[in-house]
Amino acid sequence: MAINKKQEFGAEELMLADFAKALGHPARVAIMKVLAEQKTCICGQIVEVLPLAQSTVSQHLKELLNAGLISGTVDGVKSCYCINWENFARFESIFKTFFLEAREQRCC
Amino acid sequence: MAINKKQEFGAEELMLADFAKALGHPARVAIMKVLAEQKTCICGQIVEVLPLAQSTVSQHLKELLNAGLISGTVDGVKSCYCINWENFARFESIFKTFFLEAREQRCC
DNA sequence: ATTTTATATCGCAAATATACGATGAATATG
DNA sequence: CATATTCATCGTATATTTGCGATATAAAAT
Repeated sequence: MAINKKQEFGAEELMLADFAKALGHPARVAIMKVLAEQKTCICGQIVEVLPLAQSTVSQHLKELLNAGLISGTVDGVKSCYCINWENFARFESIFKTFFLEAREQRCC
Repeated sequence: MAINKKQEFGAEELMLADFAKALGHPARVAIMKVLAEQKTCICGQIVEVLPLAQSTVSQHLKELLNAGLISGTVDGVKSCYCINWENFARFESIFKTFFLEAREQRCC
């Protein structure tokens, strides 16, 4: 884009958009799904269930991390990612208060 | 991307990702907000409240339309956009069944 | 019939995202 | 110590998104 206008929007718009954007790729949705289903924190075996190279999965994990959707710790040779349910719930709450006000109105 | 691997993911992953991606820009979140707050179907006055050119807003509207988040009718010189609450609810439901299964588990 | 108004689309430039292989860093294992 | 394992990061190619001005379209107003 010639000029990036993203900073001219409100903080809530930006937060919601960042959250949504982080989930805006099937690989990242799939990663979240794997993390949600896993009882223990599986580490990098995510790579094995995705049709992507290890470096690509690592990039997607970084994006989810930046967006606050997951948290991770690097324990030496193995790293450990989990869904950050606190942030997840925060985003859900913003989402709801943002949209679920006038839901029944409809004209076309 | 050298090779687009998006089609190697499941249908649910793709649906959720498309929905999230459509909301993954503050301009589109702002448009949805305006539409949600409006009692009657305001038409293109969205342009006036956004810090973007008319053609850019038109493009964002098209993307929301393609994603099924809004519906629109062109009545001659004015067009009319509304949130498609049916699809909105469908996406919310998929979202919930996708993630809210194992929410209490946490290891890092 | 011409002009105005509202919106969509085209074409372009710049920015971002996606994907991979290669490489690096750090621990574990022989 | 040498090697293997696990993961992150870099560099790079390509694809997609973003944004605008210009232009098209189509009804409404003059």
